[in-house]
Amino acid sequence: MSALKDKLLLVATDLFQTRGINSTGVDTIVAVAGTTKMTLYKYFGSKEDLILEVLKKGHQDFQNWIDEKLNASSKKPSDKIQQLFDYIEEWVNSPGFTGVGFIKASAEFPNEENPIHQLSSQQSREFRQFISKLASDASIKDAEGLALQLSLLFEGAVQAEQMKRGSGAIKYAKKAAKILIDGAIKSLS
Amino acid sequence: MSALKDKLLLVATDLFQTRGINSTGVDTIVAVAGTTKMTLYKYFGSKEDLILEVLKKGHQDFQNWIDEKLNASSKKPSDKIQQLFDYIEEWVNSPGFTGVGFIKASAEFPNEENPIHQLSSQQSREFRQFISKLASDASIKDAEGLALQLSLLFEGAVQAEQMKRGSGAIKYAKKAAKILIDGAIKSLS
DNA sequence: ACAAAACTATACATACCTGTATATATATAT
DNA sequence: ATATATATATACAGGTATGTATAGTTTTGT
Repeated sequence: MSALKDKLLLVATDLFQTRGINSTGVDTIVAVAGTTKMTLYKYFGSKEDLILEVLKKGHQDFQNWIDEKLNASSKKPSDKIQQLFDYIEEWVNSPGFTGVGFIKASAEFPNEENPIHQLSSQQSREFRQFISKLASDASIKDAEGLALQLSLLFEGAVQAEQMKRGSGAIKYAKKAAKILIDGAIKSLS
Repeated sequence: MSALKDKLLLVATDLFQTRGINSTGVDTIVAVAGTTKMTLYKYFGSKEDLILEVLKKGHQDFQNWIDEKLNASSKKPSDKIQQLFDYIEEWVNSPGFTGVGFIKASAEFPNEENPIHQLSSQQSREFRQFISKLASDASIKDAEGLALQLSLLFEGAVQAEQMKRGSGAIKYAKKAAKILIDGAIKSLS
């Protein structure tokens, strides 16, 4: 990966989150990245391509990070889902946290035929399935239902935390998640 | 209220939700509303004013609706908070449902100094305080904490339901809310 | 050293946006 | 009926957006 392409992705990720995707022009992106439009359009065929790559990279980075954390700490499936929100909290409070791309992108591109909307929607679904698998491995009965509930808490909390850092949203989302997970585990006996 | 102003607010509300705020030009709005820009700018000084009025009206309409529902049905405070998500479900599934303005607006206008962001943020806070009062009236100890959790579920579910109607998000949010409320009521004894 | 690739600088075509100016038509009220 | 308010039609100014064309400069590999 070229250093400039990397820089453009980084800058775009940040600007999209802090100023909005539609409100951020390519001129601003290249200016902040310290390069020119010619270079941007060499690496990314269009602004839409750039947005799609930003989303893909953000999602992959998060999934890799959380996978590693979960695999490193515990082996017991029932522990993993319990620890999920601990790691999410750690991730949200980490200095490099810029938000969750697909949440904002799906709001800015509501048209279902738009490729950006489709990718956002897919990433949201993938994350839900990831939680569902954790729940399923932990022998929870209605794994998909719990996954949906936890993803609502996750998306809501991240959005709240984006809107106002230190709002306490993550802390309370974590508490709520624990209650819901405990209830789901209990009900399987 | 003039019939045309009303129509413009209605059309703008719909278009903002289905196509996004930034992606909807005033030309489109007046074309769908069957009028001209001159009329729009007579009633609303600017597009920003129009957006602010759309947000205000949407919030008021929802608050009035939910207030009426809660006051009509039950008098017992502990029942009210239990029924909140029943009414939210009814509201989301009603034919006139277009989504929640402040959720999308805060995503499209992330800059904290922007008046649209400020109003969205305020409305989100007001709704949380509304839930907090319900919880407080029901003698729940950590009313604000529960309100935050329920608002996360609410915002997450509405967004999911907007993205894909009939996703079941509201149904599972309702279940989760019940568990959290029951837990909060129980813990006060 | 020299050729190829990568990058910069700048200007511009095209399209769209908000907001306004100007002139005309249509109701409404007294 | 006639003045007044209301709405329409249309053109346009000024700004900004994406994307490209053209030419020049710097870096890199051999």
